[in-house]
Amino acid sequence: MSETSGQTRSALLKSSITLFSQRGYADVGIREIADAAGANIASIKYHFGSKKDLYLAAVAEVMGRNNSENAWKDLSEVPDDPRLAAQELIQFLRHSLKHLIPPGSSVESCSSLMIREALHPSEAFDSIVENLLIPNNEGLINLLGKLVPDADRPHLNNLAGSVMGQIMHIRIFRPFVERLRGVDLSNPDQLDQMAMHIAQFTLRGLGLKEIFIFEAIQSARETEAQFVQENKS
Amino acid sequence: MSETSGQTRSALLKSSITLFSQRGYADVGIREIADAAGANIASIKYHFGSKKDLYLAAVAEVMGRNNSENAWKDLSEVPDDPRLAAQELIQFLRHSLKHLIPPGSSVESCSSLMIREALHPSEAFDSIVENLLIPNNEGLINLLGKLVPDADRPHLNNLAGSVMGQIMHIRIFRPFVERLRGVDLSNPDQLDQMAMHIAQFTLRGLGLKEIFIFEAIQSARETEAQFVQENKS
DNA sequence: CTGTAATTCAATCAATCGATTGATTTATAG
DNA sequence: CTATAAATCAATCGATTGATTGAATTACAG
Repeated sequence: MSETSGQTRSALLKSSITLFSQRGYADVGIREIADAAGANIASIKYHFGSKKDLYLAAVAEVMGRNNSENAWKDLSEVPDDPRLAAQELIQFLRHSLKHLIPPGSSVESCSSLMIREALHPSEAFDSIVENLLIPNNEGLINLLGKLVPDADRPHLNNLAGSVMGQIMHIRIFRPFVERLRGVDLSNPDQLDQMAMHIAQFTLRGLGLKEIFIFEAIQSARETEAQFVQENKS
Repeated sequence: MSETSGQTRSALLKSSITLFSQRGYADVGIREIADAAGANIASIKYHFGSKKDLYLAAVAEVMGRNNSENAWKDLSEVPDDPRLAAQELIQFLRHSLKHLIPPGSSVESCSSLMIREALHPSEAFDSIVENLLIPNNEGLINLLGKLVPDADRPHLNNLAGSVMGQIMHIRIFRPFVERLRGVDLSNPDQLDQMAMHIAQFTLRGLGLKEIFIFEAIQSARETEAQFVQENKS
């Protein structure tokens, strides 16, 4: 039976996710991974077969189900009402940035591994597209379609790109953004402020009425206020 | 005298820029670089000292002056007239995407090296910030200030982030975007179409009047038509 | 031409890489 | 307990890494 605790296996996955995402495949040795996991070098071959197979398993782990509740908000079901859809968009933006707070978070690992695959695609490329990008892109298009009902598919794709670009820019270039603007992205308030800017910019970019945008943001701020208040109690 | 042709040195720089940007520092060996340059391994030590020093020299080369006329449009001087400033913004967007056409282009190298430094900063981080990011960010803020005169500095920084995010998203995630949307980013027409989408989205995001945006894009299309016509002759 | 500095070359260095072995320890079933 | 399988371990494999040597070659001034 292979029904043991699997401590070593999961520890190797965890340490490899952290190291691979931070420094890339080639820069991380299997001894370093094993040490960080408190395991023996040979355990990598035993549990995964090879360094490459460990990397593929790590990517699959990060891009898997865990992620839809972590790095990206699920947008498969979105209300038809534009007002509610706008709230959903704002929450999506907040959600996408909020998980940046702890350094070395799951979001950071996910984003970093994605970028590294975009820079130099490996065998993991397809699995990222299938399991993460397509579902999220479809969800975002579904959401944007509620806000811009007369937009066709190519235009919705462009709009989704503009939204994702603003998010990923902050996720990826965090060190540059912090240096360039003198902001602290580990500060929840500054992070939320940035999310609300993207919300306003995006709702305007979609071509929505100013009154609609004003009310949406106003409503979102109240929701955040409630959320903060609830967490304080 | 050190006033020789310097063929080997520049060949090493060129090959290392390509290889480092495509596959990262750790994944590229000095033998591979020397072979691609048609040089001996020891020539790296002779001309640069070490592999790391070669990398630093390569980054400095890419981020240098060459770049302001290549990867990024110079925005240090922008007309005050909003109409002209809008044209400048559209040309900036076009310029930022147009150089993506040839695979392995200078823009691709510049973007890739930037991202790798954002993912895992090295000694080259500061030089990128000083020589490339700060000047470009200042230029973009200068330009956006003409279009949104009442915006304060932090807001302009946020707006610049939204613009840069949309550009970098396409630059970085090119393989993902092509797969996800079924587009071909080596096609100049599709690339310009994408630039014009970002232009419209951005001008709307800035909160400008629809008539102003319509005229700006209309005018830009005519400019592009003239440009194409001139190149055909 | 000769002499000197600049440059390139093949060969080799110790260190580290991923992978693998066989022995050992641990867990589980009968 | 014993027996069998699962898991971990220290030790080592050949290959490759970046770095370095000293000889050979080239370029150029006098």
